[in-house]
Amino acid sequence: MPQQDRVEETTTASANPTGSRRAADRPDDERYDPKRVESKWFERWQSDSELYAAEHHSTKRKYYVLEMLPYPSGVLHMGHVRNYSIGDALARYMWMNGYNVLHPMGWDSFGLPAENAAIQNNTPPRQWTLGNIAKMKAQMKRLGFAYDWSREVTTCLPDYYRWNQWFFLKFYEKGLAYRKKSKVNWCPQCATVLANEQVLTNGCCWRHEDTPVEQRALEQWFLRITKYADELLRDLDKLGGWPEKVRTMQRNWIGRSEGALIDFKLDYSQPHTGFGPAGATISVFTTRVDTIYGATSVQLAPQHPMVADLTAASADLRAKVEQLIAEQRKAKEVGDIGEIEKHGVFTGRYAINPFNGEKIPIWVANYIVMDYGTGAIMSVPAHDDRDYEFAKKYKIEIRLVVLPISDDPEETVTEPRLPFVAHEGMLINSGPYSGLECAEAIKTMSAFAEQNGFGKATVTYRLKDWGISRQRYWGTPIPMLYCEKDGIVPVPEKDLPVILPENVEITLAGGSPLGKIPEFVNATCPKCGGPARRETDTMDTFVDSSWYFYRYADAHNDRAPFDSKIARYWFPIDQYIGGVEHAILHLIYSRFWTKFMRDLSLITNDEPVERLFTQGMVIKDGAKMSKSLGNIVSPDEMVARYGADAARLYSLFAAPPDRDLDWQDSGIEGIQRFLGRVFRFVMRNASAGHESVEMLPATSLSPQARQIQRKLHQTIKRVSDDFQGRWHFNTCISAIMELVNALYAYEEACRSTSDNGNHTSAALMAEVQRNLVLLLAPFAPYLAHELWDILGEKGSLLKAPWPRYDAALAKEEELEIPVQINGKLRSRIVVPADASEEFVVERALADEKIQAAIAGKQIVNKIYVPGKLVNIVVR
RNA sequence: GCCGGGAUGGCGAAAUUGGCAGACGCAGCGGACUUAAAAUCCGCAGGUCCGAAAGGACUGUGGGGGUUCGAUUCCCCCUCCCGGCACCA
Repeated sequence: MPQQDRVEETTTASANPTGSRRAADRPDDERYDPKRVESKWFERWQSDSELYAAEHHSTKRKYYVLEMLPYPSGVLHMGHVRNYSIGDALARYMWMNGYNVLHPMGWDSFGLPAENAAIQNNTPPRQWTLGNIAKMKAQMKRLGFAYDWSREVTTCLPDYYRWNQWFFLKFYEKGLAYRKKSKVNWCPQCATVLANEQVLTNGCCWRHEDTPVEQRALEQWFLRITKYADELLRDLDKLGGWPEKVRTMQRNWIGRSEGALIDFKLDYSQPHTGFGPAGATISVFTTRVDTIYGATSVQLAPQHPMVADLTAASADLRAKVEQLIAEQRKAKEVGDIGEIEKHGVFTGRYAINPFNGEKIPIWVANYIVMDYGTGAIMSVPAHDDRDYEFAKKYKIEIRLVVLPISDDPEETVTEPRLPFVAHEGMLINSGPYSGLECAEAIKTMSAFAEQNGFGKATVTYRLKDWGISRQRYWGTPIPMLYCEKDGIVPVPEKDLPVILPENVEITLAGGSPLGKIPEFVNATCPKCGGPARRETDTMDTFVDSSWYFYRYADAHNDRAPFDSKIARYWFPIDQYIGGVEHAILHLIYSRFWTKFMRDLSLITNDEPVERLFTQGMVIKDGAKMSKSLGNIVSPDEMVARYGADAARLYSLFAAPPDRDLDWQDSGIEGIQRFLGRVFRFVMRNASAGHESVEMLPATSLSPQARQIQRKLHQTIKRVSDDFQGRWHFNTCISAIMELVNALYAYEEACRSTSDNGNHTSAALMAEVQRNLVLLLAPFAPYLAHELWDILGEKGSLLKAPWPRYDAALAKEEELEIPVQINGKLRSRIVVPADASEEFVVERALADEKIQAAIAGKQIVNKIYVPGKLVNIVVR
């Protein structure tokens, strides 16, 4: 019942103007209204397009900070906000530290969603994409991100993608782009080919996680990334500024493996049909050629080209092989090829071990994959887990050829537990190689194979050449022509760009939409002048993002992708920031592209990115934000409710930037409270003392004022250190919060004593406020600019010098030293900061509590860590 | 299986070189202001136990062991969670 009364009272009270008049009477308590402040500054920043422009000719040190460019889906999500808040804070910090900062933004704007939207809404992809860009750009500006928009890159516009085409021609010229009919990954949903990198480990499409990828044979364009495989691997060691995690992922992806190719001749000594040409061989890849005397079968992948010949005689065999293929495909779909039951079938044929002339059976097995090595192995059951399992099942001979080496010759193991897979061992039963150690045997035996023409040492990679053809519309046209007379002919450089036509009917069926436009397809051969057919596939969108950051350096160049001199100034990128989901695809392609450009002498850097930072995801209620879970937090809504500063500051404060951030609305409310506290403090004290912002002599300050000065300098140090070294923005912000808390306590203290109005304190107040605003500037630019104005500062806050701390002023005069007995805290003593060890230990021992605790015990040791603690060891 | 990263109050987290565990914030509780509410300001707060209180004792950083005067931090073993790679020959 009382509650009901209260409701009525509330309603009547809200109509009563008395309360609001009273609030207005007290400007001290003016409420912080982010909407008012932010819209004021938003307007000012809008009208100055040069505000965040990087300098073209500068004597300052350069700093290139880059956030991964977004796909223009139409709306920013919180992950973007977090990513860009980190980059923006860094850019602003570096400006304040006197650098010439390049901080650009652009749009990765080709891709399938635009085509899907076209089908669903009957909107042309270009219109849909450019409309989305406009929306997202407005969101970014509202969030106050300091981008140099004069360098904006939009990858779907001809002034950008013509250089994709130009690069393609260069690749072709250097023999690094080639056309090949090959089995490719085909997603029936996307109706296009996918790169290996776009197929998930469960064999499904990266965009349609439930749709298994099919294999189709198509003519495709490939870029020879494998030419750089070794360098891409080796140079990972140079990337000290990259997360170990990303380097490891790339290492795994490249998957370098040293071994040998060995040719096994087919055995023709028995009757046969369909056994291939006389003298045919099966080439196997092995990392353990030293175990070849233990090989007791050859195993082929079911898709191996020789399988057809080997099984030609028997319909039954062919059916079994089909079964093995089906098993393998199914296992890939399920995602655990390592777990399937091993099956195989004996072909009835034999191969000859070139080392000992022995005839060994040829099998086809479902655990051999065609896309690694040669798709054929020599099976050594005694020294390989998988071969062992298989041999046990099918009763194939298991022959021991390596023994473990023991330090103690008495303890030589002659019957190791099988399979014995360690590389540290000594060969037995291996003809002339018996007695050698594995590593040496590998060298000797590879060399022997090479000398005798049946093998060689080699290296294989998991990394495959990059298939870039896509049978889609919304991408860069591949600048190639097919002439009946001259074959494949590149479009001459002067004819670039090959413009992507508009007004195209888009469906997901029936191959490339470009193929249906005669004006596009029909062209003239530049060599013979006869009719030619234009390539109708477009490029993978990862081409667009492989080099876009070079374009920022010289975004309007219409004679080259960019000027080499300018690129030399800005590259490598000092700091790149983005999601870890791009650790392999985008970042390995970008590294590849950089190495190619270096070989074209366009640039001099070997690597595009000096330091990489992968920020954590933004999650809600412990799960990734998604429409289906209904846990999406909208940046627009957050900005409307709490302001851009609060949204940005919270995304930096709630967790260290490399960890996942669990979004909590109550958390951002706390940040809003904090910003209000800062605002009100400055509103109350802004007029405190403009007369002096000089460093004050410590001696003229009251003890409370001196304490504030000390706290200020400690805070400057902490924020600078955490920003510079560790990138822990959360602790930067909590340090600023502590300073503000101390300022509130100081105000309180001034009110109760007569310190208020004291001249020196007033000057200190001005100094403190000025520095507080500077510290806040990289994180909460709107409020910081407003307060900078209120403090009467005239110069630009954007490039105002970052505050320096004075170590002498930051130093404590007295220290509270914990005193432990046997490592347990027993008391605390206060001593002068410069007290000697003798003094501190003496005072510790004199302490009442310590006296009581050590009474009757013998002191064994006294440990003093200067400025930190005293530990007294007693027995 | 291999590789990388994690595990700290009710929650997000902090502790930078082996030295006071829990800064800062959220949620909570108490107080001030207010007719009332909101807003704001001040204060309390890891857990258990003793005490009216002041205060004190014990315990505590996923689990077990070790090194050390002293371990969230270093070493060994184990559990669980997240991410990557994987019949890779």
